[in-house]
Amino acid sequence: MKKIETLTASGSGEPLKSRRKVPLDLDRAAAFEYVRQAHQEETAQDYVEMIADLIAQHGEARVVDLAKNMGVSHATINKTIARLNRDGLVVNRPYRAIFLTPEGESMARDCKARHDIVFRFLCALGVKPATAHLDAEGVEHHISPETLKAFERFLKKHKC
Amino acid sequence: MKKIETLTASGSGEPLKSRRKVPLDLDRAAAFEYVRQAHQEETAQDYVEMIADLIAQHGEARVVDLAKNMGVSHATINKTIARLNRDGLVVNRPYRAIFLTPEGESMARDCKARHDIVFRFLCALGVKPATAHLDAEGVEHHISPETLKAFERFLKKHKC
DNA sequence: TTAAAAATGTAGCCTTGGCAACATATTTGA
DNA sequence: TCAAATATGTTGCCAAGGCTACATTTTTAA
Ligand SMILES: [Mn+2]
Ligand SMILES: [Mn+2]
Ligand SMILES: [Mn+2]
Ligand SMILES: [Mn+2]
Repeated sequence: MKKIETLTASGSGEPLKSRRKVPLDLDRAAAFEYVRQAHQEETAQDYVEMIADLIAQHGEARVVDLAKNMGVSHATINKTIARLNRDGLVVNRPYRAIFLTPEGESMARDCKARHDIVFRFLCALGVKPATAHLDAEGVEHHISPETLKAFERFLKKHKC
Repeated sequence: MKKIETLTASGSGEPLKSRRKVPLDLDRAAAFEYVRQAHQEETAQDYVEMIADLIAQHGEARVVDLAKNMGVSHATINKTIARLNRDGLVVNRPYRAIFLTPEGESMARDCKARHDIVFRFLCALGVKPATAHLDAEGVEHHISPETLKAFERFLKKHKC
């Protein structure tokens, strides 16, 4: 007998292709999880780096300067600082400047070192400093220790 | 006369340092805005690339396969696909597979080309393929056209 | 044919990180 | 000294992207 096409929510759709055993690309999923993890850590890293920089420049990091330098509103800065405080990276009191905990300082040092390597690597590769500056701010968070070493090797060979 | 320290919300804090004219680092803010923009476009790029890949492999992209390959739940896939649909990158119907619009296909091509260059560049630099695979998935979104050209130059010189 | 399995849809919840608007505190300068 | 300017705090809103739990549809296989 001829089967009448069922009219359901899907309407008159072509049937899905039979799948049987489709190979699961577990590697790919792992890469995306790795990127998501990097993005979770990114804000903290950029902030502690910036706070360390402002302290080096002015002796303290203030909300208004963070807002200007990060390009966001002061409300966003306040919310982020609260998270950094919660996570033990900064200390701050109302209407006072923000400072780093030892853990925050350590993270800032590591991040600045990595950031500098990435920036100088891009420059050594022939990228204009202004472009290298833009790209490094994002790339730095996705560079594994192994790749960072490769960048350093390249810098040693191509030191001007 | 000696001024008694006011007891306000801030408690007894050291006064903030006088700031006068602090130089505004406008460049730095621009870099962070640039990164935020890249992150806004990232999900769409990764998804259309993956959808194109699944279509090339199986003739269609299904929710369950996207979930496995992106490493997220099928609920997340559904929500994201709704956004891609809203933005004109995919077409889909309930309980049916997902396909790319011409715009989605174009984006997928561009992203795959860029992804491949980044991956091969890292490998050429001496990074192990497994690590290059992980790093490329994040780095690709933070590479400007100028830096991409620098990567290609390097690849031409170091083709094995 | 049909029950079970698999896939898909949907609702509600969460965190992050944006914003504007308004409230309060501090600093500055006349 | 004190009013104005500046800085900070807070509230409430939003979108993106995660999740679980449960509902529904489709596909598979007995
Ligand atoms: Mn950064
Ligand atoms: Mn990123
Ligand atoms: Mn990616
Ligand atoms: Mn990719």
